[in-house]
Amino acid sequence: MAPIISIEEAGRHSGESVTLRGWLYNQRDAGKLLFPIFRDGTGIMQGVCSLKESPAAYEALKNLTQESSCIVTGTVRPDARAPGGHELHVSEVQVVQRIADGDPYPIQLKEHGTDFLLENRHLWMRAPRQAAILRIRAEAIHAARNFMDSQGYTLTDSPMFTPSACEGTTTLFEVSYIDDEKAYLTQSGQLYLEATAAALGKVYCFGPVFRAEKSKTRRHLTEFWMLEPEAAYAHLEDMMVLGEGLVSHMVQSVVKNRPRELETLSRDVTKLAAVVPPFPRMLYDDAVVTLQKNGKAAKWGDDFGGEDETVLSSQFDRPVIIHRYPASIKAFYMEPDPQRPELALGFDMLAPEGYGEIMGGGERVSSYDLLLKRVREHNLPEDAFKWYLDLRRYGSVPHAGFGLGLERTIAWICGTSHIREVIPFPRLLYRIYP
RNA sequence: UGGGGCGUGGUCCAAUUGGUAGGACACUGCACUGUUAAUGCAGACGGUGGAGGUUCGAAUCCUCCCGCCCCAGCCA
Repeated sequence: MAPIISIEEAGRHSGESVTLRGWLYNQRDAGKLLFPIFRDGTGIMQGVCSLKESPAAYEALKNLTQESSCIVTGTVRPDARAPGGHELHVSEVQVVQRIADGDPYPIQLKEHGTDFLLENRHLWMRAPRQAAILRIRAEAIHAARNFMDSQGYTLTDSPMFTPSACEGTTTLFEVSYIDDEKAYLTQSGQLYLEATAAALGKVYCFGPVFRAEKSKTRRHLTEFWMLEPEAAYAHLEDMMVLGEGLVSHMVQSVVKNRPRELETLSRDVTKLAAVVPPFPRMLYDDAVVTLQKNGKAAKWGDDFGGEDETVLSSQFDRPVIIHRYPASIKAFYMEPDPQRPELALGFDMLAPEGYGEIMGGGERVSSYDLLLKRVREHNLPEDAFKWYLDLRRYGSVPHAGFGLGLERTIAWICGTSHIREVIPFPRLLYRIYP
């Protein structure tokens, strides 16, 4: 019995007889010679099968339909003519399920439109490019968790169901919650993290969040994953350092551990290699001046638009951190800068190459009186925020945190033009199938 | 939610100024012992998003509806 191996490790079995379990990705033929290409989830590998040498396998493979599942055994041989450098000389084929002739696999090895691919996302993800993106996603998540753990942060997840808005302003998905009660899907775990930070010191949560905003851009999903650290006694500077450490660790882990996948995506790895700390930093004040110098109609007090972010980030070869925004354009829980109270001690991190904001955070208001004033100013329901205000009544401390948008970060790492490719099943405005 | 664009066989696209809706790919068969989204030949299937209107005649022009894409706003 030949050992069962994955295509990923086929190169280490040169000259040996092995068994692959997977699918027929594509097949070409030249007379009595077949060139089946197999796919097993770890990669694709070309096979060779001749009628003369393996008549039974030849007959099994001949006219086998694309994406039919099969188990094949053969000898791995190096061959410069084969994509990947090795090919499998097939001696035995077991067809697990043959796709019927009249009902072929819908995804061709040709160009397709966006709508068709999204409608067939459950099949589209089998394509090498899509599989590579999902592997990079897994690597980035793995790296992010490792990094946070290595920095002494404890994972304390926030609830998905919440009784009210975290920030009050953005649109929430409303769901019915037992009997007549209403609940909302969380748009951020931050408020709950502030509680767990007071309990455990340095914490983070990592999970999906939901935004019901009608945003139809290449940078938006209605369900996306966010990694949010929060630390007691931490200040703005601590979070900027943590943030650049996290992002660079994610990028460098992908560069180191997923080079083949980046190659599949034709990603310019030299651009990723440059992403090491420290990241450039810029005061909001200076960012406005920079925009004006570049002919943008920015004025102090405005938030930046997508094009503004591209202008700012394109000046650097790594993400840029913009900090100390006007308090008026930031969330109610942002701590004011004691030097200049009109500024918030917050920051955004903008990815290079026009990928926009991937991180936002800062120091939180620690004074009970100020927070209560802010809650009232923003017309937030005081009773729903009672527990949040409690954190300022019972041993309040300076604390800070941020949120990292996972998909935007991965879209940038992968160089994809749209965020929808970097999550297995994207939830978009007007699309929830499959 | 505003602005712009697009809806044609399973897929990707053509169709001059309103005049018989077509090609490629995919699928099936045949040929070929080194193919790289193979190629060549043959075959079968099958379509103008929907409803009205103008016209001798509409994929094409008009109205409404539906769907999708891009941009902006909002945000990560």
